Amino acid sequence: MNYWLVKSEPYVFSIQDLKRDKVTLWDGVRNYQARNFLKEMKKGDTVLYYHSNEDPIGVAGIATVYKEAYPDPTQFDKRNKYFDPKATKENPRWFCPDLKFKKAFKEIVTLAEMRENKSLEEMVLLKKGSRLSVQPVTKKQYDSVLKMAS
DNA sequence: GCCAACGTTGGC
DNA sequence: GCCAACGTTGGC
Repeated sequence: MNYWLVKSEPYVFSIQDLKRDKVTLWDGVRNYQARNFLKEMKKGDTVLYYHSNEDPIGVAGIATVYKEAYPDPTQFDKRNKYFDPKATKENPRWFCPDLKFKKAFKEIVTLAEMRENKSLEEMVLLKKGSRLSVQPVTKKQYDSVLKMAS
């Protein structure tokens, strides 16, 4: 079982939205590195759910991989903002897994708190200039975040 | 709202 | 294949 972190702007789709919907397709990722991580996700993997941009910034809860990555339908939809004219059904470019709600933290584990935690030094999220919206997380890092949340 | 960091595009 | 221009991300 592997651990990941996905970013979302809460006014677009928050952990509370995921709680309400229970399962959602993680569509709209248009970065190759992030896409490759999405494709590596296996059913049952654990995903830290990160709220970006909006205060409080940080990990807001946990999701799990419910369905492994399949072609992202938004790439084929001309009216969708994520439409990609270079993608075809025969040769899709973008993929999305389904994520399932697991838990919303009572209090968000903030970015500032995480920066102060020595054991998270190596976390991709905290590396300078990291804008990756889908990232691998080690078990140790996952455990540390969970501990901070409790 | 600002801006640094980064990714992508496209002319050459 | 280089690189300038441009667009986006995301913390502050």
